[in-house]
Amino acid sequence: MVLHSRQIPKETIDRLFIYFRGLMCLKKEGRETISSGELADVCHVNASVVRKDLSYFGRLGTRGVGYVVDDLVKEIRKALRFDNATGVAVVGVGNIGTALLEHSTFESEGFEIIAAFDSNADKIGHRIGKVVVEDMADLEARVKEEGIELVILAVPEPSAAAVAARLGDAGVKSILSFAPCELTMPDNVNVTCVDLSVAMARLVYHSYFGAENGRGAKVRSRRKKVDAVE
Amino acid sequence: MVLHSRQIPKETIDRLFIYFRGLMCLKKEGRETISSGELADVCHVNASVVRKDLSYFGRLGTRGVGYVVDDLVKEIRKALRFDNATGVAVVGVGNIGTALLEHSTFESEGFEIIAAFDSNADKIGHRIGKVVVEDMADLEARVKEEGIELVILAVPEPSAAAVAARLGDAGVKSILSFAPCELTMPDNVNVTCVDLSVAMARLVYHSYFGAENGRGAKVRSRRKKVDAVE
DNA sequence: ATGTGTGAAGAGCTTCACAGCC
DNA sequence: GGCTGTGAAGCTCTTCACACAT
Repeated sequence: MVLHSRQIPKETIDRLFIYFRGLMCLKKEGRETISSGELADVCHVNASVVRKDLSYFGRLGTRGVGYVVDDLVKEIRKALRFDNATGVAVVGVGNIGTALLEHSTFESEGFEIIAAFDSNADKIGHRIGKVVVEDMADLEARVKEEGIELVILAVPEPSAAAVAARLGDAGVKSILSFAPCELTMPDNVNVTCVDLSVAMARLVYHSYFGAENGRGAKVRSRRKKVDAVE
Repeated sequence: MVLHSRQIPKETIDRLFIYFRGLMCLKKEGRETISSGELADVCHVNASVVRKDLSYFGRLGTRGVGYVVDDLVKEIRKALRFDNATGVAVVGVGNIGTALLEHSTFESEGFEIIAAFDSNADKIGHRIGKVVVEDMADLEARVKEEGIELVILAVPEPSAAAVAARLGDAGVKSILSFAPCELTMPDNVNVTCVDLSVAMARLVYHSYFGAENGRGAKVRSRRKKVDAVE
């Protein structure tokens, strides 16, 4: 693998979103500027981490003063590629799907659930949260129509692989899956699995040492490269 | 911070569990031995990573042959501190809690849900999955009685902090929280939040580069140290 | 022959420390 | 004085390559 699209640490990308969330909070409280130290406190990281992370995206602050909250929010949106709120579809309206539709806090965080699908006739047509559940049969058509690129997959495990394949064909670029199984997808689709077991295993391990240690890894991404030399 | 309890990378701990899951699968299929290369394939990592990870725990394999599946499983259980299946309680039996109780795949992965709590009288006393929902009022008493150390917190955000505090007082060591908020806990309690927004933000970012990049970080742990020099 | 175990090299991320600007 | 921006040092994890055991 060559062509490092940029030299920005993966960890920085993750934290960027944490900063984003913190800033949105502060903005609501009326804060207009903030120092790296304060933002660091809010996000539970080091001040130097904040400064280094932000520096990858240019000269964003003012020495002696700090960062203008609004400007920073704008820059982070740009960096994370969600200038416009990202439209998300929830596929599978079981317990998890319903929970997401009902108490989603995504709106305040740059994501908007714009559609939901299920194959159960009892659910189709009913409104949950802000959307009306649509027929899974229309999945491909609607995904293309709305230009949906990110999907939360919350169908029962047995159907997960098949549905994922359909999503891939329909042009979806990213899938956040709750199915506890490997989804083999073409290279142009990114899959991330919500993996509670890994998170729990780590908690158990660390509670033995009394110390909080983990950097916060709990999602499991599909890795392509397997012992390749290249 | 001094006193590194051991010199085992945090990432190794995470992968150890992935190996564990892969091995349980292979075991079911009747495999008795496996090479680092095969295990690496199953778990989507490099063969050298597997060998290095396992080497932290001693001379586990046989040169020229590979690893004995059963032995490896035993060793990993020991390393991860779950020789005995870890008992877990689900607190909050809403949509998410219900989903966990119903289709939990945890049993096959070393975790067992042994109790569930809710404050809703309509739910108390009803059986979901393998447990009967108990009254939240009995939380502390039951946690102590069963010696529960790991809890999945799935109550609505407004009550999350209060419930977390109660759990901490009751002696729970680790909390996996679905509440999208900071839980300020004493140092002896580990908290990890399931944070879908971070995972989605990363997916969006990476789908712009076409490449799958993330190592798989999706959970957000509380960090204690904040710009401390020490 | 085959596949593990491991020191050493390499890559990536974090921390430090301070120059530079307000 | 206060706070950012950033090279350099430090640290941690990964990759490499090969000795060694079976």
